[in-house]
Amino acid sequence: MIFSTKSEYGVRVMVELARRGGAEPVALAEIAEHEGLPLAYLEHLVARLRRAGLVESRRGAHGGYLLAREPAQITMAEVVEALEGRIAPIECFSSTPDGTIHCVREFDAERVCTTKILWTRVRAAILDTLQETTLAELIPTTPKKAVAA
Amino acid sequence: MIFSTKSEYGVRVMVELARRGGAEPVALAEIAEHEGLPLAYLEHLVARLRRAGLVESRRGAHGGYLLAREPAQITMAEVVEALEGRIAPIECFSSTPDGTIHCVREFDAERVCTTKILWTRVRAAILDTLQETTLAELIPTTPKKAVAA
DNA sequence: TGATACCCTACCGCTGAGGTAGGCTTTAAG
DNA sequence: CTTAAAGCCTACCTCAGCGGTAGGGTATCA
Repeated sequence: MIFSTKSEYGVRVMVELARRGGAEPVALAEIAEHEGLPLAYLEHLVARLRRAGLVESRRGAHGGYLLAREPAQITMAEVVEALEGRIAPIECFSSTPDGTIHCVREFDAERVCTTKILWTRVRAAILDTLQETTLAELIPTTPKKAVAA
Repeated sequence: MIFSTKSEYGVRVMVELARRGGAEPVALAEIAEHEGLPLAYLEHLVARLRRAGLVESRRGAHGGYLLAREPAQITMAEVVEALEGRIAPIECFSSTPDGTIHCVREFDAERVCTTKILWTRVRAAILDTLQETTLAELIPTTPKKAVAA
């Protein structure tokens, strides 16, 4: 599997928060029950989302979580990166902050790593898709049927 | 990391085989040394490639491996799938042989899994990229410099 | 002054990745 | 016809991280 359940669960939490409108904080226990997922585990994931600035929390009674922004302003790239860490197709593939891609196995300038072409394309394809898809698109419009991809 | 070193190493082996022209079988030990990778481990990987019909083997002295097809006829989707198994973005996401995509968490028809939209897109993006890229594109054209992505 | 809910740290079993080891079989060459 | 070179096969090992649990601490509302 390419992404772990961290992404799967985390995206579900975000969708649930978006679905509730955002007027009042939603308790995580409520989401856990609704989705049939373990609360204690969700707490870890939502902590990552909070640290990434994607959700805000209200402590105490009647507390819970809220989206930090409008659903249309939250891309899946942000969500998945917050949950999984930096997105790279393979180990040897570290893209430095300035955007240049560096291959661990490129010993000298003479022998350029040709497989880099492949992984660069794959990475771009994944990242583009995640960036193009916003949380707003994943909110169930009617209770009966969701939009097809 | 999205793909394991199985893909990384396996693609490298394929590229090396393609680079040698395919006239004579290439010993795996030669590739292992050239790429600085453990031979015993590569044997496992190349076994998968062989079972998938992507390479052929010649046993005995002066034996080795050959591409089963022209580099232009081998897509990276085949290579990566042979090495990693079926490509799916997340656990709950099994596409049946007939192409329809099934979500484990879709309990009833009423509550369609909205996150499926996202994972369907991601899967398509990855698969398309892997299918569009052939082995022929990854062969270093000149010993000095490779083509940019 | 509870009850509610977020928050933090620690722990734990298991799987698969990445790799090693060793012996077997096939084949070309001398 | 022997020997060396290669592929082939099974078994095993270690370790990180995934998925999850536990338990206590802290802020907040009624």
